[in-house]
Amino acid sequence: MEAKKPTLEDVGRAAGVSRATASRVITGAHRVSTKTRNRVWHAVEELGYHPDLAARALAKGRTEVIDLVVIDDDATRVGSNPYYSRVVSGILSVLAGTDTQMRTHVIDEPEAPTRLDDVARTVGVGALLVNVPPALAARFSARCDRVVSLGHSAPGVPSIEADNAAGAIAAVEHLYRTGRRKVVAVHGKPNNSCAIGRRSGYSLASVEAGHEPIGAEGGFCLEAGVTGTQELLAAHPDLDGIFAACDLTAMGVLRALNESGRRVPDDVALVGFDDSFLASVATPAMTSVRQPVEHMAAMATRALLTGETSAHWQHVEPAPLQIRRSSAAA
Amino acid sequence: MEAKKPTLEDVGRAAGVSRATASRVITGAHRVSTKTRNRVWHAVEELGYHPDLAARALAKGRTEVIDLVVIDDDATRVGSNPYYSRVVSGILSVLAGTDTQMRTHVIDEPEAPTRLDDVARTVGVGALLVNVPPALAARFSARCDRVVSLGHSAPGVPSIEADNAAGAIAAVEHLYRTGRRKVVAVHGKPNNSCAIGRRSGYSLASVEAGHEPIGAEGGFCLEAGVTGTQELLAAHPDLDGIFAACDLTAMGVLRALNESGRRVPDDVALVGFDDSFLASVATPAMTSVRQPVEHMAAMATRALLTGETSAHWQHVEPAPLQIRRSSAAA
DNA sequence: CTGTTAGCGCCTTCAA
DNA sequence: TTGAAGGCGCTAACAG
Repeated sequence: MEAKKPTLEDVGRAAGVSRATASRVITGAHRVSTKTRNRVWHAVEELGYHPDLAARALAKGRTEVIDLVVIDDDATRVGSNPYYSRVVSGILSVLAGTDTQMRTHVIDEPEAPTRLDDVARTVGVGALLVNVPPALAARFSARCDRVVSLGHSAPGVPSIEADNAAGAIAAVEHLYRTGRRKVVAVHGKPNNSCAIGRRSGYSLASVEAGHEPIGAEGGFCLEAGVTGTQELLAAHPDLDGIFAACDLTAMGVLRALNESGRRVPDDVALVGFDDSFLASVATPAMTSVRQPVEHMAAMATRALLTGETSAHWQHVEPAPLQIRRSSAAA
Repeated sequence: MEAKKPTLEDVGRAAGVSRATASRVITGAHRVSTKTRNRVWHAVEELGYHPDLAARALAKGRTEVIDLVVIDDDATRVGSNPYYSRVVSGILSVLAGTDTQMRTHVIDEPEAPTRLDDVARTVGVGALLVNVPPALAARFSARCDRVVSLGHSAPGVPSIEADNAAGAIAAVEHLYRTGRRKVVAVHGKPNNSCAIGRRSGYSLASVEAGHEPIGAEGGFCLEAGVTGTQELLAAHPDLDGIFAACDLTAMGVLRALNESGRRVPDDVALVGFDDSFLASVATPAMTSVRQPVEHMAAMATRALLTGETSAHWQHVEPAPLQIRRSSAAA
């Protein structure tokens, strides 16, 4: 049984042409007569030929693969983060049907510089950077064009991100418009670019609505939501709306509110950010600013595939509000 | 600048040996004198040499890569499923430090047979099957040894799974032991092997505790938890404990309980299954049977790397109970 | 439009 | 213990 895998040579022989011609047909070159083209494809079917990716990679000096690179710090802990899965999902949706594959690199924070250099050296079609700080992204970008950063990055590094500020603004406006009178925020880390955008959006919209911005320092994690909310409740017992830096933070807010005896949305309205599946799974279902992660990952992947990335490839995607029960009018 | 990447040839020249010898050193062959070995490693450092994976793959006819294969149906929707990320995390923890990489294939349910064949044909070091039904896994296994299924599979297919029945038993015992008097269950799909194990565990433990098993049909999703709970509440308003087929289901249970005005854990105790991050993020934090996903994925990966898989490679891992607030004594 | 001819970088016999 | 030499399967000039 175990017949050896057919090679281009075999295909060529079966089609009565040379290996080179067969190659041309298969790689979709144009300088081939329709007749031979048909013969070759026929032979391919016949033999069940499939190109050997390794050989091809060696010959053209580039592997048909998209590298997903994630820096895994305590905040973005892959393995407990929906964001990451959404990225994968977005990439693969584009790669489906292509014979490009996806390779994943998760890099521990401490060894990031070294490992990033390793990856940059061996990148295939291109790399998608997730949670890579601007400085490191810039370094990577210097060693390898064909890169896109998911989320804001250093200037000159191609990137795509959600419109964090606009999303936050929409959230706050929504809360005031539906009758809330004192909307506070639990922010992310002060040095996180996404968090910064959301924070400034919150402040802007608050002022715009004639209110003083009130926020607690937090982070993209459950605990931050809990403690931040506790602080805010202590200082502002009359608050009736909370904007959380992300869904995970919002889950913490939810817990703290619950423990303080406040009901959502009756006593306090809540809006998260991300619109991950956490939002729909929470009780009550959570209003959240939708970050189109899959879409952004897909766009980035497409750009990498077509090679259209450049320092100017900078995209900011809209982040529309997804309204659910947690912000229903009181 | 752009100096060409050093090759084995270069290393050999720098070390004053032949390409072949350099290769031997680098691949860790033993028939080399200590002196030359040192010289070669020195040259490697000097030149910053890194083997070309594509070339190596071509030469030895196998790519240094672990293939993660996930069938993406509505239940396991990658992109909204913590389980999947945990698998990735487990695989990569083993691969770190190796120059083996991970490739991901997500396959839509309908085209599964074809695509699985494609993957089987091009597998590198080995494949890890996730959510692949026994029949398809068997087919894959027939085309390619070097495979492990995560979760129960067809006989003869190497596999590793959590002890679903034992986990369920522990959950039920825990509930009765802590004072509950009527523990019901929201099950998974009747044809899902994990769900079957948990279901039988629940029944066994119920009978053992002197109670009649009472369960609602459900599934591994939020909605199933909601409607299942509603049915159960209608038929058994006096229930005071619920065992849910998985954490997601449990989130649905939580919602339904909330909406019915029951408090957790005061009125009803709840135990989920998986101990995914959902459990810790829920309000109240959820008691859950821990499925050691990362650990299982890591074991499978290790087995693939060492090539010790065989039809007899069958593991069942313990699934200990992780106790949190949702099942605190009333 | 098609065939010929070199490699791509590495591993692996086969001799020495 | 080491070197020489032949592929692995494919692509990419270069002729014809």
